[in-house]
Amino acid sequence: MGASKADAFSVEQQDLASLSKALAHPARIAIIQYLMNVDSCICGDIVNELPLAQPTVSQHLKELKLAGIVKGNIEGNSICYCIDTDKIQALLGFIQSLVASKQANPNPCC
Amino acid sequence: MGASKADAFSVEQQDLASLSKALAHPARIAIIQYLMNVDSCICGDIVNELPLAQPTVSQHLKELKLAGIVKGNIEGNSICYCIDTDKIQALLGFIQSLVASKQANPNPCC
DNA sequence: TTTTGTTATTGCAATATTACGATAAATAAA
DNA sequence: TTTATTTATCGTAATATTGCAATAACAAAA
Repeated sequence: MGASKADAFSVEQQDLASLSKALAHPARIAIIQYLMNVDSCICGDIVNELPLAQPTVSQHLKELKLAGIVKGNIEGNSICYCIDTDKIQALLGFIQSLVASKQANPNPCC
Repeated sequence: MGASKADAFSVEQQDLASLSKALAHPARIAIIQYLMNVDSCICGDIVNELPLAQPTVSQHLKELKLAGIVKGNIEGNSICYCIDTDKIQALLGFIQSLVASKQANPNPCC
């Protein structure tokens, strides 16, 4: 045995975990930061920005797309990627409430 | 080949990815939510709350502790766990700036 | 000390992720 | 059509994560 008891948890918990997993690699953080910097959608220059081969970058982009953090549009024979903030709002809300709950109720022992 | 080109990225990118990875499992989300709900530190009732065996929960707690999202204090012969918000602020800031950058600069193509 | 209760660690099997060469798919340009 | 150019997919090797039984470690109670 040893994998995937994820179904034993709520959909919300699984969704938050999936969103976090999409951010859980430095390459994917780097892609997001790049898209934030150029603040207009840029295509496969992402490949040139990262110290990774093209198939690897494509795979990371696929994961970000699947998680709903990034969107892609066909533009001529290249593809224009940009940030999508719809899904990530849930994770933002979770972390905000985490920080807020701690400030409202500082624990007695820690 | 096939693993760990993480060193090729900045420390900031690695830190954000590590924090995200700590949240990237429904069991760890559930642990955090439980600690938020009881808003005072609770020990190993976490094990009773989760559909996982005690060693598995202990391992998840270890990861959360290592990431700095959870703190543990010895209390008699049990251990009192509670949320720590110091480290997670970086991730909160990142996601906030991500959402903000998009609102400030809606991309032309997506 | 012995026993009990609580948490951590070890060892290992099942599975998932990461990375990339090779190659496919698809559009643009010649 | 042929040739570039650009991105996605396949196949596979290396490594990491997940889960738990067994067991260790350690403090409290008897």
